[in-house]
Amino acid sequence: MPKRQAPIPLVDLDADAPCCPPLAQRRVPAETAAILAPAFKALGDPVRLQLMSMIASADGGEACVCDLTPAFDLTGPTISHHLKTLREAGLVDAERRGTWVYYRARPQILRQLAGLLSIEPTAAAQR
Amino acid sequence: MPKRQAPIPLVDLDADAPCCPPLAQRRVPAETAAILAPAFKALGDPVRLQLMSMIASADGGEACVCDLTPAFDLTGPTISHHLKTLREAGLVDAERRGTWVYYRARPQILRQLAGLLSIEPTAAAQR
DNA sequence: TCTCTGTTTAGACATATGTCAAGACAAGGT
DNA sequence: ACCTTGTCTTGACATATGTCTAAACAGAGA
Repeated sequence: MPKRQAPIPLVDLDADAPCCPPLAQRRVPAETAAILAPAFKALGDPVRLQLMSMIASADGGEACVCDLTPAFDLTGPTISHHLKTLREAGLVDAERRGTWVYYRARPQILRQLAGLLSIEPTAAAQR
Repeated sequence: MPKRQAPIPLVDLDADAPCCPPLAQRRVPAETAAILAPAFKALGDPVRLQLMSMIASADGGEACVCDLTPAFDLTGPTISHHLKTLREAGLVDAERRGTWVYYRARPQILRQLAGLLSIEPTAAAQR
């Protein structure tokens, strides 16, 4: 099978620069939407949004699962499941060091999502 | 799981100023997460992300359903359902003018979501 | 090696979600 | 009035999601 396609990702989640112009500036192509929507979806749960925030705002840039779990009224497996979702969406990285597992935010993709939503005052125009 | 409705929004989606500090700056409180997560969730579907973009980037700031529907390989009811989701998340407004219904983006909430995801270069710090 | 603690995986279950076909509603034109 | 066209609602369905318990896995210490 010739899988010669996708030599260059349509959206590079690791790029430092915004991947694409703001959503309000030009129509997001289907391919880009297919790649970025899962990231928004991952943030679309209150628990995960808080987890993301706790990780991203943590001292030293990383948070231990042992600090995250007790912050919620949920079981360990449930928190683990949410963390996996964030991982699979490319929003965080996990690393085990000894007994504990540490999660760390990936600022690049956050920047890209923020860029997509950004509205330049000029374009926001009317109202 | 209780799907509680908020009687009075703790976050004013109409405010022009960002509702809250960036997610990476301080931990998002549960109440804020409960209100903003649905907006991210609404953007978490590729079709809705494209719809949002088409509406927000449309000439004149608004888009007719009649222009949106044919852009997808989906039935009218399905597009209508997605638009309703965007409406309920506070991302767009709808207005009927004669035969056609026009959708318009709400830049305030987009700004707030972008602000929440924003990363100041200083805070992104260590990596 | 055994055990203890921290984390993830595997199932199971109820609910939510995305989609469609069929029908209802809205506005204009005949 | 009637029909036509555009949009939304309803009801149905398969699949996805959030949560749990039970079990597996990973290290650290005894």
